[in-house]
Amino acid sequence: MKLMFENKYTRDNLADLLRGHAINPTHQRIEIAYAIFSRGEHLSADQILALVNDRASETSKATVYNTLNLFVGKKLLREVIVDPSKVFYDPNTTPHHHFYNVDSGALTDIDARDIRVTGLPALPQGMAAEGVDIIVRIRSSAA
Amino acid sequence: MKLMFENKYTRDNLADLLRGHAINPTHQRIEIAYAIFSRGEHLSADQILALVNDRASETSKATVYNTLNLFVGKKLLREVIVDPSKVFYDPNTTPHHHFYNVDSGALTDIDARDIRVTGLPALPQGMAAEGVDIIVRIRSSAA
DNA sequence: CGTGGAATTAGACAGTGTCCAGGGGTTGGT
DNA sequence: ACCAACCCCTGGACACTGTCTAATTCCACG
Repeated sequence: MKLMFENKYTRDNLADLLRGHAINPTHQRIEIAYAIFSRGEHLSADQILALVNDRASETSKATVYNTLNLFVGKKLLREVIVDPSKVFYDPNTTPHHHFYNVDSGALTDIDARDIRVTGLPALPQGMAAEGVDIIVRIRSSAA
Repeated sequence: MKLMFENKYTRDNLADLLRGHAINPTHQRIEIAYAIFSRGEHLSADQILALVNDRASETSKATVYNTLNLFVGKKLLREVIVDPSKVFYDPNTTPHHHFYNVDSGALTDIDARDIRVTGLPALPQGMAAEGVDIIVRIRSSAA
């Protein structure tokens, strides 16, 4: 089911997207947004750094980290914490969960629409839930 | 509801516990096991390192990391991955989930007995589930 | 055009975890 | 008693992720 308009993530569209989230759209930020949104995959900071600097642009490590944290704060991206050594950034901000392939590190979405969790205890006094993450760790069943 | 026998985790008992999991009980391993089992809390590697070296014993960082990984492999401990910067080790290996206080970093158990998750899709071909982790991220509701 | 605040940069830095080469200690064989 | 093989432990170097800082560059606005 291909998109009718191939170039959903043009630089212009991305600039609008950033503005819509109260983010000043600079060159670097647009490049970073392009890197992750055009793929729609879960990427780590260093993967994004590599992608952005692949052609030439030359964006510094600090900017990539700053920008990703900015995007997370502005709800443009979500952090996914499944790997002890690095954070993944998820361009899908709709409610969903993840399969995590322990062997390959591959991360796959699980739509949250049909999921129901029952039996959760009440939250501790004075606490509010920020979110519920469900991670199904999987591995090749070929023992 | 205090334990009737105060000293559940004597060095002797711990040595037996380790042997029961096919682990050669050395001094260092027993000290490390004592540190985490006697507290029953979720601790990070550096907290355990500090605890073990508090009195004197002098256990090296490498040994603490090696031992914790060994214990995880032997199902004596479980890794809990909720904080992007460090792994927590959980002496409770029964099925359960976690509240994670985003502000304080505090980790609290949720018994899995009453929890039901429905609507999970089938696993990808040839994959077996290793486990399902549910993390409820909470924060003080005082905005 | 200038000017000021925001954004970016290179590199130093901090923390977590792994690796490696060397040294002990224990066990079993002779 | 000796030796050898083996496992374990150690300190330190190392790799990696992520943050910080001070200096520079960019850009929008007057």
